[in-house]
Amino acid sequence: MYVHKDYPYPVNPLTKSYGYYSQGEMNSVCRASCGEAELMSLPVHVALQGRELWDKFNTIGTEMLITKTGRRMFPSCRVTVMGLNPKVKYVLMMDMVPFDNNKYKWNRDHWEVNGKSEPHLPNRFFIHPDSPALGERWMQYPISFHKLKLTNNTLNSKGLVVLHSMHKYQPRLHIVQAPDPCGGHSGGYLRFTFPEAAFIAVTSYQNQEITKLKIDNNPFAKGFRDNGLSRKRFRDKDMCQRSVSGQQQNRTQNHQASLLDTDDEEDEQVSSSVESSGALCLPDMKAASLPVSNPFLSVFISCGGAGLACGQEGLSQSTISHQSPHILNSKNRDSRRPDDNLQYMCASLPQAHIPRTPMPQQQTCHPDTQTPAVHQNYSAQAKLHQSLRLPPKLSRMQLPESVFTSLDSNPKPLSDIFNTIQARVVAKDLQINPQHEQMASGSHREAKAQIFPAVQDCGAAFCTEQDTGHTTEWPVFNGNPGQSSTEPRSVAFSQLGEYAGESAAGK
DNA sequence: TCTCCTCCCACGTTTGAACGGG
DNA sequence: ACCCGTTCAAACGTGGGAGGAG
Repeated sequence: MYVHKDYPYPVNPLTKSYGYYSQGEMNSVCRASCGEAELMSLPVHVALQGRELWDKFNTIGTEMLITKTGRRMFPSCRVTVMGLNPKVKYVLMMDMVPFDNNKYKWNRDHWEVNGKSEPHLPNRFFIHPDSPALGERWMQYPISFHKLKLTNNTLNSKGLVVLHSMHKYQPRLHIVQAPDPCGGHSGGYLRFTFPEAAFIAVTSYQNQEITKLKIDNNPFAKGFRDNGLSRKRFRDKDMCQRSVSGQQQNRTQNHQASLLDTDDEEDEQVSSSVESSGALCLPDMKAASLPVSNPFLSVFISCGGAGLACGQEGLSQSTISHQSPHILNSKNRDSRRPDDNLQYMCASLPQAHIPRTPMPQQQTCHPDTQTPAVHQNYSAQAKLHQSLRLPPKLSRMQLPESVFTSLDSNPKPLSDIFNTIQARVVAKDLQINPQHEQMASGSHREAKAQIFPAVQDCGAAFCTEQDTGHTTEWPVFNGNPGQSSTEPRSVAFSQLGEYAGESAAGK
């Protein structure tokens, strides 16, 4: 993990956006040497949407409720991705990583360190329901992870992300690329963290300012807004608070009012400044250059050449046009209300022109500070993406059905995703190459049956990274990554074993 | 006594089935 | 039979409060 060592660099002077580049990522030599994965050679840029809101929370100290049954995040993680290959499939997933090694406690009006953190729980990944999908789909609309749920229940089996209460975390986005059977690419793997989206997991809100901010911004909490004061318990509490701490509350409300006064501008600011805050490209070359150690890549590899053979019939691609994003969004723009004509421009920074001077995180970039070459490139990129007009909200009235179905579906356990992928791969493979049928145990049914043990077998080894003292477990194959696609894989995910069990049980 | 957690509540939003009209 | 729009109840998501555990 690399978060704290990242330097925020301006990315696009035209859109006043900026991104994070790790020092490792800056090493173009290293990067060039790892060119086996196409994803790693792309100027991928990820931007966190809703930056204004995140900043508001971050200023106060973001808290996220965790419950036994799972609680959604608010604000939820919503990102735009640029720079992917439009015709290559990717899996996007998100998890939470410790922000530091501390445990916190709320002391009257501020958070303070309360000893060392507890051992980090094995990562649970929330896979975007649309995965896998072509790059053009990921780049077409902001990618919402609003269905991601946080819990403190380590025994949950519903694909929730398990966290420790009173610990600080930050979201981490994973982009996993399917291998290219023609080019021999083994795929790639990128990770992006969002330090500005860091939060402290709590079982009940500690900071009242956070509570108010959430109530004022979360539509689900409308019942707790001002009109909610008519409710009895709110009336009582309100009366009590007014008599006890009127002055202090006024101060707080003034502060919050000043924050909320900007709400109306939020969407426009989001659109104009791109909220770029993701780490750009791969910072962790160790993980990236070892695709075999990547569980997701491993599964794709196990799919062999057929992995992309089924690319045109992805889980949710059927209704997505293969037109360029430019054309697609131009078309969408016409059907949108003028008020929604908000521009979301992302820039993919040419690696050769990455500035080397660290800049303050919140500093906006002035065009004059860029070299002409960089500026020129930005201009070209920005012009290319200038037509990316996206609605401030993913309205059902404005998006294709495929987007709705994917967003609406429940989070899928990792094993489900891979089993689905592999099942499709095998089915497709059998359809195209009937001779493979014999190799796959003679029947379609048996071929599919081979898939499930692949994720149930827990005999895999794990490589660990301990960059921050916490352990992230990465399953590794028990064999040669170059094995044929028909050979069952020993892919195991310790943190997902129960999911695999569910899949095998037909859930 | 304090901190943290769990459960339940009331309220608003979202979803999808049911229904009727064209 | 099919499509489309409307209605409405259930499910879901939300923070607050009471009360319990340590």
